[in-house]
Amino acid sequence: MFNPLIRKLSIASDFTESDNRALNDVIVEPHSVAPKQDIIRTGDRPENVHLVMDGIACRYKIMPNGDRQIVAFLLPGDFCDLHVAILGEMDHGIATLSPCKMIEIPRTTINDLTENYPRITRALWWATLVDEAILREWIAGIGQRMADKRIAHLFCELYLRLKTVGQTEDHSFTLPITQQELADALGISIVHANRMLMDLRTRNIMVMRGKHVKILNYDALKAFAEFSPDYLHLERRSENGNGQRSVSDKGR
Amino acid sequence: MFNPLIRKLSIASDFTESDNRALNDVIVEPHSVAPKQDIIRTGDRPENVHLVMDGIACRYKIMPNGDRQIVAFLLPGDFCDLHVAILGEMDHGIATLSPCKMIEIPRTTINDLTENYPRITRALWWATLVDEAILREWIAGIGQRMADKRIAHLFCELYLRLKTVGQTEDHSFTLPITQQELADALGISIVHANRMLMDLRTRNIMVMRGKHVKILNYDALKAFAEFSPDYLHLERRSENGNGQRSVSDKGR
DNA sequence: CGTAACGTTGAGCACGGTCAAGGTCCGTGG
DNA sequence: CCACGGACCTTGACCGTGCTCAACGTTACG
Repeated sequence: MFNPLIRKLSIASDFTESDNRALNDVIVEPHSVAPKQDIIRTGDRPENVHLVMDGIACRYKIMPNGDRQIVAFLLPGDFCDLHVAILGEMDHGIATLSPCKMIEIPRTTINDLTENYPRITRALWWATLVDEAILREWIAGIGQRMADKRIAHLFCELYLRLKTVGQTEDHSFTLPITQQELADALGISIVHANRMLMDLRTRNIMVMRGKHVKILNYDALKAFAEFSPDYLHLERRSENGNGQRSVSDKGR
Repeated sequence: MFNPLIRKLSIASDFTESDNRALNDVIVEPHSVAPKQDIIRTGDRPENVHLVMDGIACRYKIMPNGDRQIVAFLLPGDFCDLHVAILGEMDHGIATLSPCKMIEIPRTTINDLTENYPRITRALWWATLVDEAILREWIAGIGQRMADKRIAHLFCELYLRLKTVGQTEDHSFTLPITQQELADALGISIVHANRMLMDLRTRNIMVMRGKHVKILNYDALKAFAEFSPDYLHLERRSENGNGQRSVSDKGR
């Protein structure tokens, strides 16, 4: 079976055959979840670890007035709650946006992996750190970017993230979310989200129609969003802390 | 020597004498850093782990137009870069805001701790997960809250975080940051930050004058900010997934 | 083929940004 | 000791991004 998890984690570690076998053993038959279903709610103490295999889910917080802020999109290969056992209660909820295929992994399996497979452990670490880096970038985006650039930036991010798990074709991909959900992720109103999407469409930069996203001019989108993919850490890091930097590169 | 690190981590684990000794050994004589100095810059690959012992630092991102977004405040007991070695390059910078006392811990020491002290390892895990939870709450705040409530919410958070490391007196604390830095953290302009602070002052809720913050009416501040401290995970979690929740508490 | 969810568009307005000026505080040097 | 300068705080006026309300169009699905 095709495995977005292995595909994603391979960025962080060179897996051995034994690693791959261990990871494949984790991937049992996924179960389907309907769209817009809660997987985990605020205050829960989940027993198993949830892994998205197909579809799109999100982390979200509900504000006292009922408004929702989506704080992360969970794509195939993403864990929903790898480490929450340490924290205790969930401080946010997780819900599907589209129909999803999910796998529940017993915590004991995770413990086994982290005790016996150092390369996998390192890759899991890497994944959680990338999640954190994405959170920081979202803060910067919501705090500083205008709404139109915020949208453009998010689509650059989603494009690259989907591409690493093989869910893109050319510069098109399926994104089964509504404009309301997009707005909730970006901290803007649905009306404004719609207008800014129309704008990007009119300027022949990208089109989001229904569930299908087509980036018409990726360079223009990147330039407009002032997008730099560094924070996604998709480049294989060099092993010993002195990679691409030239010695003379003191400034910066 | 008083140790904000131990004080903070004790929330997550019951340390043994041996744990405490190991942690105390880490705390060598800190060195002083002047305010507004970069500790780590974007693109760096830090060798040692940096720990704040006194003063306030921040994580920040610089946008292409020069605007700055502060994505985290680093208080005494907070690590700056516990795990970046796994990621490779820093995707953000870290700088002092006030004069700080910092400790640099060799990565080998961290490795030793995580290999030989399971309770410390768990506590370090807990600390990084709390950092992540704070990032999520900031996204929700910047995305959904009005500027005045955003300020109030941040002060509730800082109050509690400083309290856990013994840096508060009654409802007062020292916060050596400027209004510009506050604005950069909240994603608002300095002018607006100033006006909203005046507002909170006028309403006898809290006062920030220079480096001193005094919460005049904590209940009013909490209510106004709609602040719930859950995301800070300051309560000792119960050991086996079924703590305070009553069995009949199905909803929610 | 009807209905509900989703998308689109317009009008008016408010939160908060920008620009600009003046005030206060504090450290430094004459 | 006082003068100066720089960093920080405060306030006013104006304006723009983006919100709210409201209506209408479109798509999907039972």
